[in-house]
Amino acid sequence: MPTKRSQTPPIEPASDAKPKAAERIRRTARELFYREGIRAIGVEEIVTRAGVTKPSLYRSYASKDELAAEYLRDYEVAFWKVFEAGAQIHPDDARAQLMAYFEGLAQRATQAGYRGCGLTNAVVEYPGDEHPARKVAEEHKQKLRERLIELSTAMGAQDPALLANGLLLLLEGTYSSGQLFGPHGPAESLVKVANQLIDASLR
Amino acid sequence: MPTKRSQTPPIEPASDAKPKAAERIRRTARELFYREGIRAIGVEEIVTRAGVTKPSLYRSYASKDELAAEYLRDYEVAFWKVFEAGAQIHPDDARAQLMAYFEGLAQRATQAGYRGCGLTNAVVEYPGDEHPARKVAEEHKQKLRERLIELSTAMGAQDPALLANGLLLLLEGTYSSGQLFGPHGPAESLVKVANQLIDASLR
DNA sequence: TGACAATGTTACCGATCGGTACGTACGATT
DNA sequence: AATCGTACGTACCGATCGGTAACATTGTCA
Repeated sequence: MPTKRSQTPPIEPASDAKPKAAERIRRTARELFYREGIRAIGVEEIVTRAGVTKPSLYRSYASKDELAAEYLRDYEVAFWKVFEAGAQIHPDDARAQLMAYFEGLAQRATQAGYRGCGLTNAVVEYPGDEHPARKVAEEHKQKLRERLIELSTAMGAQDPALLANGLLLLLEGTYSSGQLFGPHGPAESLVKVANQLIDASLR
Repeated sequence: MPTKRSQTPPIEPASDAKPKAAERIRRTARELFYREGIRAIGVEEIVTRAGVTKPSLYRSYASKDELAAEYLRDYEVAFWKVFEAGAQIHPDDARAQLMAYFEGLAQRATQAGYRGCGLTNAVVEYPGDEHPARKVAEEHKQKLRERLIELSTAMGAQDPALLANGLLLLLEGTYSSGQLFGPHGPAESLVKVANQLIDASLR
């Protein structure tokens, strides 16, 4: 549905500046979807908590499924920001960059109430591949895998694809384990284990 | 072949022998809950597919939540059967026993349509800790962790708890990755990576 | 000021959710 | 024959699901 626009562009460089209600819905949905799960949260609760009403939601988002997909797109943006944050501090050290993310993740994943990766969770909630949210998640994980291969190559791994696979298993395992076990779950050991694996991969 | 059906079952210990309808419900629920997720399946669909009616379900199970918990208890029994199957073939080799499970898992997790671990999925579906299904899952994961520590000790790991944590991360990562990636996901590398990790843990 | 489009609100839709009151078919006991 | 316990089905409940039609309000321009 293309909407007419470009009539009020003086401030806000982003041409499609979201109206207030849509943005509140977006933020509320993001928090509730992540914390409680997508299926567990009805649109009624979203709009109530956002202080708006349902038609406001459906004017900005075609359906709940699309809102969920949008939530995951936002989630992905936030993910990459955190993931690549280490590149600023360690510009030429792929290993240090990766471990910076791992250290932060290990801390988060051993906090009470940790809910894992929103993208992974969405795939668990929607097994059929027809759901728009699932596509966002699957494409993201492919990108993540490719990025890990890049980093593994930069680290000098003998078999970068193999190391990337191993790191990915540890990552996803941390997301799950963080939810399954309490504050003293196996995610505590993520950094040590990852270092062992990287050492072994370098020979 | 007798013309008339025989009378009350002489075998089957009296205590609480399940009637026919309850067992069909149980099996149907197990398949649907695992394949589609618990929240995605309504009781109506379960009883329809099982060829029974709702009151039959509620006579044997207090609620859908309880049926879900029962499904996970069955799932756990099946899990341990597979997990400990390697002990028959390799009675005195903890490493070989564990790797036998890992090899089978890696194969399953790289099949199209793989759905991961039913227990882990249930925790993702029910973040709040009040749900009976979640308790079953959490207790199971604790047992699994303890078992992995036992096996790590038997393998002669320098730090058995650390190795167990690493193996658990790989396991959970395989469950997730099997769903996230297709047939050529990182679960393909599970065996190699696990071997690297075990080697490193033995020093 | 007046016109217009964008946004917000009230009230409602059919479908489905988990769950249940109540009647019935049937074999065993007396 | 009368009765009882068991197992099952018919028909329905209120609540909630995702989604929408119709109307009121607002801000921004001419």
